[in-house]
Amino acid sequence: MKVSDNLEVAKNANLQLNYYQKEDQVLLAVDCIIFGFDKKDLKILLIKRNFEPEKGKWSLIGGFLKKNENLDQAAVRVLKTLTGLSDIYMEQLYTYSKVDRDPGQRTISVCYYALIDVDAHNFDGIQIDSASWIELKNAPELIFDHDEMVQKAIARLRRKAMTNPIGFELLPEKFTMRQLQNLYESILDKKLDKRNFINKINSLDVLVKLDEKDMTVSRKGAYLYIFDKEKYEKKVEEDGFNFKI
Amino acid sequence: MKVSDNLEVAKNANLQLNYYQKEDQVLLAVDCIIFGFDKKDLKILLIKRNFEPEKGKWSLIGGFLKKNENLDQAAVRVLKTLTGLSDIYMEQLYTYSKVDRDPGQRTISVCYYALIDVDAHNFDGIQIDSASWIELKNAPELIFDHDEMVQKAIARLRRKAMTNPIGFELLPEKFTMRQLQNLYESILDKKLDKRNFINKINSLDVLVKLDEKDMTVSRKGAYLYIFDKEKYEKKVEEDGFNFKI
DNA sequence: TCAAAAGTGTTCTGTTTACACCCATGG
DNA sequence: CCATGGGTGTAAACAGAACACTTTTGA
Repeated sequence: MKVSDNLEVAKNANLQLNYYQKEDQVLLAVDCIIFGFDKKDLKILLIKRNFEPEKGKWSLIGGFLKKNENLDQAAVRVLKTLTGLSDIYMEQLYTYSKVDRDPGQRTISVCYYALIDVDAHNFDGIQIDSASWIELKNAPELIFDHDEMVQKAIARLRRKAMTNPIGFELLPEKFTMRQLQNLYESILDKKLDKRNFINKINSLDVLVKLDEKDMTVSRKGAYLYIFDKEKYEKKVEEDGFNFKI
Repeated sequence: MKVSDNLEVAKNANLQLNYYQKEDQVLLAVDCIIFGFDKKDLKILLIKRNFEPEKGKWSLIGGFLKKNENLDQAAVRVLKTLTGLSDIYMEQLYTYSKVDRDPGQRTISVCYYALIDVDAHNFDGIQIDSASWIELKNAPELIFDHDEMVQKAIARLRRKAMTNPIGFELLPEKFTMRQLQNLYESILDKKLDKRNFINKINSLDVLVKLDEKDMTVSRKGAYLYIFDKEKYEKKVEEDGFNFKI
């Protein structure tokens, strides 16, 4: 690697602070895939456009990054503004940048996904009409590259839920083993063996079985469990424990 | 979810194409973590700033997104411009957006990582001085949030190399089992058992053993192998094969 | 009394780990 | 002839998959 003085000058210029002024600026959007789990089905929150163009088409919720906030904050703000929800699990997914992805203007979209316990949150205060929870299996075609985003989010959720206890974000605080299994069956889109699943979960040793039953589904009733986050974190910290379903 | 007419109006405005004009625009940088494997060591390509501010500090290579290209193209262009390399495995990693991450100007950075076979590429034509391959273990502190980027890239490389045949991107076309094992030991930063490793690799059945030996390391010589990409892709396609080390 | 969901263990199979010696060759 | 790295197999432990019956209780 040889020193080349003229290239050196160019490179220096490229890294001078005021050089940035000459560069193109772009709009940065934030789009959110909001997953919810409702008893048996994995759903996503979509809005229906009732104006042109793309009138009648479905879309993810989104907004634009502001100068004084970072992307995580923008994603939280978008979610809060449009649904009233806060304190929700969110994770950055991927950044989409096809030149013509948005016909209106060159827009780059940083995509996030969120996990919500549908039951635990009061959607009376929802800030947006024409928003609906749609079963993932029945999801309509979405505008722009939003379908691609959803596909990637599903893949990420699948992988992540198998190796991290993020699934509990989609469940009520207290849940039955059957609900947990239903959740994983929805996420993975396949049936699991009841006994193997329960044995597996119990072997992880991060749930607390309560002296309380959910009587709403069966006559016998099913014991409720809670996820013991402290215990989980302690195990990770102390023993390098790996959550793995 | 109730219809609320005034909110409806606000939302419509938010989605009108010309509304975008009112939104803040930002600079989008692309930074690249370039991994190379050199016989036994995993390295990254860094440049040393020899001007203020942060003079003498090390940095990733980077550039800015232009209006007429997408991020993948920008990453390829940055790599090509600064190193002369093309046709390199690259993957988008994460987007960094702390408000003050770059003291010069509000800049969002979309981070990519690249995998290079150091030997196979001629670095005489490298377009940048003060660039060096640095062993990962000895890597210096980097500017801005570049250390965080590198940490995330390593984690991604580890995970991905265990479940996808991307490791071969870091090796010459023909390689010995020992080289492959050295590579994985570098990536995972731990020793592996020789027999178990070879048995595992052979059970995957995606390598072709050549009638050719590498005589440069031992007196006996070691057989060379190549990765059979077509066979791998066929197995994935037809049998849902999972590469898993 | 029966329908519907809850709860519970064992066997089998495949995968992962641990482990040690001979081979080929150039110097 | 010996130092150096190359090449090979088996047994034990563990994890994952397959599989069916009994319990509870409200209607």
